[in-house]
Amino acid sequence: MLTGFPIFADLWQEHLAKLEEMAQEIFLRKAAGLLSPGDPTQGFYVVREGAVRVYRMSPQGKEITQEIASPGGAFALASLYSDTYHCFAGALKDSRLYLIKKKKFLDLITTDMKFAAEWIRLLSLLVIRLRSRLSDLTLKSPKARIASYILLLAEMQDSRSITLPVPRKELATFLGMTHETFYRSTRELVKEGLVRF
Amino acid sequence: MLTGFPIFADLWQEHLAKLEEMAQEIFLRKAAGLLSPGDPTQGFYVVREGAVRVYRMSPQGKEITQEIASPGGAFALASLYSDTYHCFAGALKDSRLYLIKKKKFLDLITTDMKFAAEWIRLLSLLVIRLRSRLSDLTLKSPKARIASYILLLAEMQDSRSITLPVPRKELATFLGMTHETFYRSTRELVKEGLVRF
DNA sequence: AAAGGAATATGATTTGGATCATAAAGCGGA
DNA sequence: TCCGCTTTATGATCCAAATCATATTCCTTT
Repeated sequence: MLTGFPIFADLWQEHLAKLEEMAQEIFLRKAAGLLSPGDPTQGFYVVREGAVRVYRMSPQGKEITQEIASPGGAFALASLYSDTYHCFAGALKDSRLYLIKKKKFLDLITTDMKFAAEWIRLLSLLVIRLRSRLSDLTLKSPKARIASYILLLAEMQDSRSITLPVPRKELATFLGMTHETFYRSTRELVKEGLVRF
Repeated sequence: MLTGFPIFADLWQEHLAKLEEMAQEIFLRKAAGLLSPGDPTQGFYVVREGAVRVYRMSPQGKEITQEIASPGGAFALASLYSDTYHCFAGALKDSRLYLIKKKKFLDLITTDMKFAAEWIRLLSLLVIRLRSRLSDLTLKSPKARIASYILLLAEMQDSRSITLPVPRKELATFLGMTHETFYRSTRELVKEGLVRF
């Protein structure tokens, strides 16, 4: 369902060190832009502090949030095989990032067997998540999408009480609906006694 | 936008041989089922002849086609890191497939450097395609989705006249709409003189 | 060649969610 | 602390696409 939340954090504790060696540190102020579609790709990013939102925009200005990367999360993973970025990315808070340079990283995966295997695993899981998001989007109602998203978060933070990683408004576009619909649907869930805020 | 059409065909000509060695051949009659959600994963599949449709279904019976694999195409790629399949899969025509067994394949990618690198590339491109499909789904109108899908097909078959890989009805659910909407929208495209059948 | 079923095609009706509008509540900065 | 912007919150209206209903055409099978 979601991309780039704490999930990555678990995956590569042991590989992070290697990445850090080849990383370039980047600081962003809150609300600063980082990427725009068409920019030539330099590599992918890992969030160390703060939060970054990756999103696309239609010509009419409608947005969809592709992912929200919190500390430990990565984004623009697939940029390694594309000449330009396809999305916008901007900081939601003051943030510290690592930029993992394309060339160096490609060297790493063609050199370090174990790392390559881990990377394959990571991409495979990403594909699975994208696929379910895709089907949720057409198969489930907005309300159901919110519900299962909350359940997922609860599972990931393994607790019955969760902390939303971003303002509700952004979540709406991540789940493919307007913020009005999001507020309304959550209210219904509250009415039904399924959640509380 | 699309998954599992001839795209794969280009990618691994040279690796196909290796895969064939570890493949188990499977024959399917038209309309025969192959996978259901919950089935334990055995590995992923490559289509040699025929065509296979991979789809999900909501409890209410609404369907979304995840991919349509033609000869040279593969599906259930990410199954390697999941215990069970998440989708249905069934043959659209009499088909001949290879099943690439999970374990053997994992051995291969942890042994053959070049292959691992190629596999990473392949998964990365898949991620990119899934991402654009995701944003198209919420950002574009049904008509626009059809239009850009046709353009994509034309590009892939590099010709101004294309052959639809499946009955129109199936395409509709791939593009996230009902078949009625699909017929209506294509008619408009025809009226506007943009396409012909 | 006839029959039966699936795909194609369109019209009529309904509806869920988008859009538009407005306001209260929160919150950061001066 | 006060001001102004952003987020949260809801009501009213609208509309595109889903749903429902029927034909017609095209295969496939016997």
